[in-house]
Amino acid sequence: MPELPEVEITRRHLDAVLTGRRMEKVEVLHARTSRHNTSPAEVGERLKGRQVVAVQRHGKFLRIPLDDGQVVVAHLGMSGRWAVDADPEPHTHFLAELDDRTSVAFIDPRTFGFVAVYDEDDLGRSGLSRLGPDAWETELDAEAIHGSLQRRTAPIKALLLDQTIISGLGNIYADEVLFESKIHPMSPGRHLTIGHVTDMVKSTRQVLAIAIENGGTTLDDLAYLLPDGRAGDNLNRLAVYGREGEPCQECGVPIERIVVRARSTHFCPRCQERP
DNA sequence: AACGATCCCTGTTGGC
DNA sequence: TGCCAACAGGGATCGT
Repeated sequence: MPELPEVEITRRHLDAVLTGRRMEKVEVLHARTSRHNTSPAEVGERLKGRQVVAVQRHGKFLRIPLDDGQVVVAHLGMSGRWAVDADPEPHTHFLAELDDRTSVAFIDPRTFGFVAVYDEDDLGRSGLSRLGPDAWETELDAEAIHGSLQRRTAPIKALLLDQTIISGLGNIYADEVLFESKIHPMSPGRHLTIGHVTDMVKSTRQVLAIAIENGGTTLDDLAYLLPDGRAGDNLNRLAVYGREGEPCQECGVPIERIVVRARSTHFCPRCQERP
């Protein structure tokens, strides 16, 4: 499922295709896709004729400022992907034709994703305003994160998925980060030392860098694809996610799977210290 | 304030 | 073999 690396790769492709281009025609084809603040027809109206200034990313959100001050905010949800000049296919919920005859489509079978448009001074109503520091663009401040975990009793796995603390990690990379930093997913946030958090910050950097280098993670059952249609190649680089019962690459003990906050969680019971 | 549960949705999987 | 319930999960929302 798309997390920060997949969204960053998508951003780079969209930036190359969209920035500087004018949208000649925009269609929103599914009611939920624009559900945040506007009807499908209104999104089409508001975007028609607008020029794209940039394609930015914060956490798993895409932020696309336009020449008239409006901002497109988009999220891939769990099954969303963008495709450039693709043949028509099912679940295409957003379609833009550009002034250079390129077409850009948003395809999202499970409709957890969206493409919304906000006025500049209204962005506070978008999910963007609630996000903590980006796990990739900013150099994460271990002391600050340690501080924000001081009063938290929830398991660190759940806290890593909380986008207001750090933004960009999802279920796959949160497990990978905790494995790399040898922290048990059930550890209460306030039990982590500054040393733990420093390791976690380093591991985050490393896990995300490898994932981006490898074009992101494409799971068998969820066809995340790059905007050029290729599959990501990071699946075999994952140390724990989806590897229940397989030997840990560090110590050989079988990887375990538990459920934390209704999310499957994979870890090595020997390498990752119990809380 | 923080935590955990629930809901949204559909392609795929697994059990009978 | 075929059917159908269970499962997957990011983020918003709600009750405690």
